[in-house]
Amino acid sequence: MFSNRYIEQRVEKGELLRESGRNPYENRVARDSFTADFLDKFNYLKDSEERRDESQSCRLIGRIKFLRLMGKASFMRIEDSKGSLQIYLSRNNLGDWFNTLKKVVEVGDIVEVEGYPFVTKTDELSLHVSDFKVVTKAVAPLPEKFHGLQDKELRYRQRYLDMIMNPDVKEVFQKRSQIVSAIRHFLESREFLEVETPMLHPIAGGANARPFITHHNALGVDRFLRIAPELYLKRLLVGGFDAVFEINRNFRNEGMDHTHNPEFTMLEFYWAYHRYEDLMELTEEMFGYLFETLKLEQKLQFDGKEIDFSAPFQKIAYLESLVSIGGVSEEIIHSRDKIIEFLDSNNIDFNRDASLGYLQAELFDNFVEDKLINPTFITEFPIDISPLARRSDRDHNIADRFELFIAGTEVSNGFSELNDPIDQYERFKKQIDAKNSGDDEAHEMDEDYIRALMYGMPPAAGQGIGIDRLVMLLTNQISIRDVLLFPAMKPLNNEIEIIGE
RNA sequence: GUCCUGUUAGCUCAGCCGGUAGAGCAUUUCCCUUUUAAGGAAGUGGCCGUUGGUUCGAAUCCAACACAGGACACCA
Repeated sequence: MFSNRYIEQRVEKGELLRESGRNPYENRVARDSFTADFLDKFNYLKDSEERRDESQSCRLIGRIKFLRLMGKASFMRIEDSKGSLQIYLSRNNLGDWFNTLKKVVEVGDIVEVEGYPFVTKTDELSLHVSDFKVVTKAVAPLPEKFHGLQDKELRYRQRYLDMIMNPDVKEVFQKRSQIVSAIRHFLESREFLEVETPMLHPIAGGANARPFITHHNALGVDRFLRIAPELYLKRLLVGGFDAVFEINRNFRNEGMDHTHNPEFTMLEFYWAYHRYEDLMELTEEMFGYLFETLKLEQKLQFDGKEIDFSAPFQKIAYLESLVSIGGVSEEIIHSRDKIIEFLDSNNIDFNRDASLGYLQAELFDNFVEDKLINPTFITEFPIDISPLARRSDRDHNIADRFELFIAGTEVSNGFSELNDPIDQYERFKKQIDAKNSGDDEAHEMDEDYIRALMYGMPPAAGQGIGIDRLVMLLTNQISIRDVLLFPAMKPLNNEIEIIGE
């Protein structure tokens, strides 16, 4: 672990520090300024005659990013959470300690410095150091100072190093935090109650997906990591909460790519005595609030496309979108045989035994979805691809459901909830038939959920929003890994060996 | 799951017409009191992703595997 020669050298320098009576892992620190504030506060010195103010004294802490040692003087650049600052050290001020620190201080170390502001010959506002202390000795060398850390794999596996070398990445995660916070405030202001429901489920329900399986030793039973919180949140409506939401992780045991991570963050919210139309309105308001809070332009660039987030968002019925956006002929979309013929003529793979609704979904996925760039609500979903949604009163073959598409991907899914326990029971049974005929993502029967519905769930609407994808959209990141601090990675060789032992 | 590209020093990258392993930064020693990727002088540093094959000889050619990035397929 410490056998690399660069690391050995640096460990030795830490020892030298210790021998000189200084702790390389100092615990007592005092900071009264941040770099950015220092630069703001003393910027006027650039225009002053003196170009310095020795009556001032500031104490800062930062990590050394650049180091220029000369015979009797030295420049360093230290970086803290708010920015970076050049500091100047000379032997005049520091005496013997200057000679020692030249030997033991390196790029990467965290140091505490005290001094006064001055402007250098090349017009850079800097700190003239009178006191210098190593706070934390870094024994691993940092990557090269000019090119930095480029290797995407290392950046994801060692995100801490990525953050040190590429401070810009921190902005995405700060924005992510602001987005989640704004959503929370928005929902709370509408009297939604934030709740936390189980992650370990006896039955993995609420979505169609393969779950992770784990084992509970004390109970001697297997548990599933949740694929969705939906069924628990709706039990809370039965119990009497009128509006609940949860922002947390879901886990799906499926492939990974630039839009999928095995654990991802979902917002789900459920609203009693409201319909899916109300959700669409609420969604527009939520986006409006988000853009206002984050001070975003209404038109955002994403993946080279311009997206206009101005409300109201466009609304198009599912079947209508197949024709008007997908360009599929009206005569085709209502007939299983004609859709099959059409899909075949376009060389698309699909399940030939699928129902009409599933075949229409094939048309949608292949011809419509990626054309939906500006925020668009697709409504009136086929009932057979909506096992948890309420049937429309107008047409029993469609669901009171919508999905919101932005930039060619689904960002949100919402619907009026099915609260007829007998209808729900029958739909679970259909899913079980699908499961038995090979669909390993089909829904399981959840009898306790049916029991809850039997006590009466108020009419309600519920919605989910994928937070990672939303953050991608709002920060113009094309890969989900760039909005996850620690994206899932395959194990390296030596990790496999450790697990195998 | 499929296809394409990549993997060489701590980092960023050359080398790929097979013939002793290269550069810049970093690091080590020395010089240097206003530098801006500081400068000058001299060094150290490599299982060329792993395993096998072809060859007198492989970083280089071939195969398999591992990991990564990208594209496609499925999902959110």
